[in-house]
Amino acid sequence: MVYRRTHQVVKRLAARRSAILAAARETAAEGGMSAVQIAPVAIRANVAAGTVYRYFPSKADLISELIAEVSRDELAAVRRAADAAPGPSSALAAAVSTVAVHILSQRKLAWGILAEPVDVDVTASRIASRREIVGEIASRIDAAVRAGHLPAQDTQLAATALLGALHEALVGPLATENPDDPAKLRDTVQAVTLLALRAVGVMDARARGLVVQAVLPVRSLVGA
Amino acid sequence: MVYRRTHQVVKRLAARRSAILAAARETAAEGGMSAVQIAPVAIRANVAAGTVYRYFPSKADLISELIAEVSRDELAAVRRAADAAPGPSSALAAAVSTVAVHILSQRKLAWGILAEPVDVDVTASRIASRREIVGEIASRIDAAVRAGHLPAQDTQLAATALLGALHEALVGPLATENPDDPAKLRDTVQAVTLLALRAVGVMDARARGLVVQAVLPVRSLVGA
DNA sequence: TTCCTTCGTGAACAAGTGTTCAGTTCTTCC
DNA sequence: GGAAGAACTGAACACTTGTTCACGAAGGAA
Repeated sequence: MVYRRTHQVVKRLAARRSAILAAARETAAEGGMSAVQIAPVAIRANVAAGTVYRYFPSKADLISELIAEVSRDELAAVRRAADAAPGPSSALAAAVSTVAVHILSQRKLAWGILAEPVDVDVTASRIASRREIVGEIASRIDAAVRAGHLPAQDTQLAATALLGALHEALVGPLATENPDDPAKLRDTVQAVTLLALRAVGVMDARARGLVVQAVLPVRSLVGA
Repeated sequence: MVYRRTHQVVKRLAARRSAILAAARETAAEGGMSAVQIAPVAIRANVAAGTVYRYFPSKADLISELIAEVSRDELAAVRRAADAAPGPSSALAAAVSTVAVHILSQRKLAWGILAEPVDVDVTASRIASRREIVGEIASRIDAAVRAGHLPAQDTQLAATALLGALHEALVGPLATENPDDPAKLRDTVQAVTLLALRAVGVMDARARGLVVQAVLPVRSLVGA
């Protein structure tokens, strides 16, 4: 009479759900959000189109969850990098350069998550995604301000501007095409980090020092 | 036998073309790019849907031209403001604050031109649009660098980052909702201009002075 | 084994919009 | 005034994709 999911089934269902999300993520990383259509994602996940709807009510939900997932990873990476820094200014530098590195190493995904046209409405999760990262950066700026390293300012606005600057400079249509050269990548990350630090009021000389320190630990990531 | 367009007809045709473009622009300003659909635009321009196709080969062409037009106006305004400034640093400040004011006073249009999802491919004209504004800002940064007011840097990258910062901070989904208060608007323009100037290396104290000067002449525009 | 429930399938459906085109109206020229 | 060409109309078409659903397969209880 009563049908209960056995442990094995529960596991299989969870695995399938993850597979669909993973397929969506891979698809987005390769072809941007526009490539994330139900049919291709289903094929990639080895299920039928209809099956996707057993796990996600709609495409919007699927993409929203994808955005949330990527955002979570991103936030964790930024926190990790910033927390490992010796002081508030270094933490800010680390946070910014981490974002920069991540954007650069997964351009299409980043563009898709943040700004690429999608046919369904994912505004809410995009806003949430931004809010998380912006909030994190804002609190790092705040800490630096409180430590007396930066002038008082609207940290929320500043963090938003920083994110926009990183984004446009690194994945925007005007960003240099595919600089595969690791050294070139590092230079770019350093350049935008320097701009960001100066923007919030770090003096030029000090900013240069912070940038070099901040970029060192993430160098390896650039290759990834 | 030979049918030749009389002067009057030529004029009428040109007027109609302009009317369609104007209708598209108004529609975009009110409802964003997503609202720019053939049928509504045609109605607004007092023509039939089919007529639009006598003037523009496709929706993509219509929107591309719209983007180009707005971009032209924007560039002219920036040039005017910058050229009227007394020195290279003031010119840069004027250029940046002009862009900021324009974005703020026509948010939906700005968002639509630069970044809003569109169902047709307008990447090319968007890139061109960005390139114009970025180029202008980059040359102003260049001038300031040459004058010894700023440290040497990748001016193209810096200008791109500045545009992204302005954009995200002013029209991005996280931008404060409709600050109708003119004083608030002015403060926001000043804040982002300050961030931008510092980002390229203007010292904090000097930047604050430049910002105040630059925002004065455009105050009236904020109300518009 | 048998019956019931859940899961999976994929072809068909639905809906929104850009685009076309046969017919109509207007303009030019003899 | 009338013939010929251009411009205009708007309803029908086309095409893309997200979504549904009737049917079959698989899993769990008895």
